Amino acid sequence: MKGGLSVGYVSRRTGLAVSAIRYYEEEGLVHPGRDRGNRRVFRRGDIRRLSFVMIAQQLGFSLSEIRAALDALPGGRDPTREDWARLAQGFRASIDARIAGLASLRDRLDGCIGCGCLSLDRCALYNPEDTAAQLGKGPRFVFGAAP
Amino acid sequence: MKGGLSVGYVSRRTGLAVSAIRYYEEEGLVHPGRDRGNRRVFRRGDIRRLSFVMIAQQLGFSLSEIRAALDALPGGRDPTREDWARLAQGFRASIDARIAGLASLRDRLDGCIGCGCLSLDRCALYNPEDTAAQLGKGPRFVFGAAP
DNA sequence: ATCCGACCTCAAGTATACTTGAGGTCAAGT
DNA sequence: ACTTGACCTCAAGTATACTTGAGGTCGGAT
Repeated sequence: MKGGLSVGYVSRRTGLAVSAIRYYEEEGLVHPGRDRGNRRVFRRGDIRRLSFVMIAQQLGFSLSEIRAALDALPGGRDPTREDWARLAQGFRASIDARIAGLASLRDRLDGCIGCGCLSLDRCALYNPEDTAAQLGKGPRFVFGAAP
Repeated sequence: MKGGLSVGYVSRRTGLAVSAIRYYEEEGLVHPGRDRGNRRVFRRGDIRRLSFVMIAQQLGFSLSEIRAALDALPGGRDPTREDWARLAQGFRASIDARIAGLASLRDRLDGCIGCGCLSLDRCALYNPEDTAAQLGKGPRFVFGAAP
């Protein structure tokens, strides 16, 4: 392929299955062009884009969260370092929030060693609703204020 | 209920839907008893157990990973603080690995601001060898040996 | 005694993130 | 010209993590 990269090549470079790459296109995570024979044509930057998808996903982000982050990158051309910098800035809050949540869980678990988990009404792990019930649905207190 | 907690009570305390709690039992994450009328009977410690499930899940751990962590807790009685301490110790490596992965992604993205992302063979996002080692999963030769 | 609400099971449905398979096209090498 | 391999679409299947619905049981209060 002269002007761009084939789906097979991108698959080999990223380790992603061809079917996965096609699925990511359907989900709006990559936007390859097409050649005269209707075959997908990727840019070099798409490999980095897909690498980012893989890493972020491995770290627990959903495809829609990742798509939201990738919206900082331009669609019509390979991203510059400024484009990636913008993505980094936008995504950084999500990453930091997740790190904080994990650190909080770790500390809570560590705290359980000494906190006397037998006192049920005090234990942070036991009492999520007091701190967090108002923050919305799902397990919430990890992301909110620390008790 | 005299000897224990009903599924409805546990649902209200945790914020989990009754159907979700039943599903978690099916998946081996909780092990309630039954009363004479075949109704589920939970222990007080099960609320903490389910809170842990909710938090860990929100942070990107799968139910099977969480089940593996929960295996450190005893099945036949309410866990003591030593039991939770054992879980904490076993799970801490997973948490730390995930934190490290997130921090690494964040730093890579930050690095992109100055790294000159246009040089593909230098970009950290394009070449995330060492991130992958920690994450361990997946086919991913981007993550493993250099492309 | 009867009624209601909370519980039960089991089957099927939903969303996410893909893979697999059938059936067909296209371009490059022999 | 012909064959091969890489590509295409579209439908259906899989695993995870649940929810929803139908139909039924049980126990405490009236």
